[in-house]
Amino acid sequence: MKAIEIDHNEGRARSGRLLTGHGEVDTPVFMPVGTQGVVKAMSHRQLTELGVKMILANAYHLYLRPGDEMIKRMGGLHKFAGWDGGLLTDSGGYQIFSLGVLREIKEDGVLFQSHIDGSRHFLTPEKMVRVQENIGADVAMCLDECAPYPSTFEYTRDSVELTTRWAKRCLEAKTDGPQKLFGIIQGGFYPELRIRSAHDILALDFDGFAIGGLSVGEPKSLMWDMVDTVIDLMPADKPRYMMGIGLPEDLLEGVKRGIDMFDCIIPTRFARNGSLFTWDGRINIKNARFTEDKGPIDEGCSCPTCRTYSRAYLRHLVVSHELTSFYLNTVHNVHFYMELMRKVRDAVKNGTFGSFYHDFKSRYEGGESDDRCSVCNG
RNA sequence: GGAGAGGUUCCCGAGCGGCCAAAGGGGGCAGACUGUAAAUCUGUUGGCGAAGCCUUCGGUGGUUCGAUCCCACCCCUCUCCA
Repeated sequence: MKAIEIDHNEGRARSGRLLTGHGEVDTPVFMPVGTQGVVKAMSHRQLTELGVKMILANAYHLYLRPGDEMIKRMGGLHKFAGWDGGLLTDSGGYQIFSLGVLREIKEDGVLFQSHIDGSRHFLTPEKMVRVQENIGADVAMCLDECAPYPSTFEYTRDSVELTTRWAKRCLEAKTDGPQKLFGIIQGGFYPELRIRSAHDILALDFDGFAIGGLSVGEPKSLMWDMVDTVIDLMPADKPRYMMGIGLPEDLLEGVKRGIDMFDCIIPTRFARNGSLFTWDGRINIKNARFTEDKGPIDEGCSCPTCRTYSRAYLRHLVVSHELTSFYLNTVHNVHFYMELMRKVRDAVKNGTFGSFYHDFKSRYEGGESDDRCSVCNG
């Protein structure tokens, strides 16, 4: 069964529908990250009301706690968590990167030391496919190695080859079922290796393909060079997923290049850390200049937070370490991302993505976001 | 009235002759965050400046080459006893 239907194209940009076991998801889509089976500070109901159709969870984290077998006995993560929407799980490949000191990469898999209790676990491609099947994700990801930046050519080459061998094993380990499995193109920041990885991974019969190993500390221009290097090699009739990206401007850049799916911790973590998105740029609600700002985070925003609360009050909640600030700020940032993607999809459908892209960027990057302050305080 | 303890940079609190513009918290200010070990992390927090200089550890005197640190007196807190 196909994983995506593409309805419109504008240049490389495209819009359509991702077909999951839990409904169709309009693309390009942004998936908020819910590592532990929950988008931090959110309820599923709130997510749904904000228009979130698909979230990402993490197989490595859920395997450690509460355990994938336990989740399976509870009827799968959808039932266990009460989430009815799309669910994609990352395999733990990113944790190979982010939990570097606690692991050892071998041919067969990765030896991990739990960050929770120090216990040792050997994670293989086959095992992580099984874990994701137990979790019941609509889309599972292959176990891959996300190499750090910078890495030598030799290291990256070996890493790419390992990722390819693992990808084959993942495919073989997959059982029949509705779950879709995506392969991941790696290759660090060597175009030659990106092309080789694309060639090898795209030759395998995955339901969709991801570009991984990006935004690991490299200059932004290098990241887009890598996307440009492989994007035209990717089949048009399968989903293209840019893993772990990104900032609002990154989403536009990705869509422009033909990406269908994104995920990132940015809207949620930034919200918890006081960074809030507006159409005129990002603000840090902790800044002193918002102390008596009676306006909403963003004048044009229709989210529940902006409809009710002032910047001054939201700042007070953050400064006072009130838990509700996590919720209110996350609602706003997730809403911003959902609105952004909705506008992006509409623009692609209408053939106006090009102008939307420029209008957004000039306002978002050029606008002085606290113009409003003088009005509020004046 | 008697006996103790103490007054340190925005706050709490170390320091007890030079390495002290003064540890460590807190608070303040700013920044970071890209398949979440993140309710996290980093920088900064007397003044002017490049080195450096100036003002600062309750007050006033003193000892000393040199005092936040030692001595004398004074002011103010707190505890206990009358």
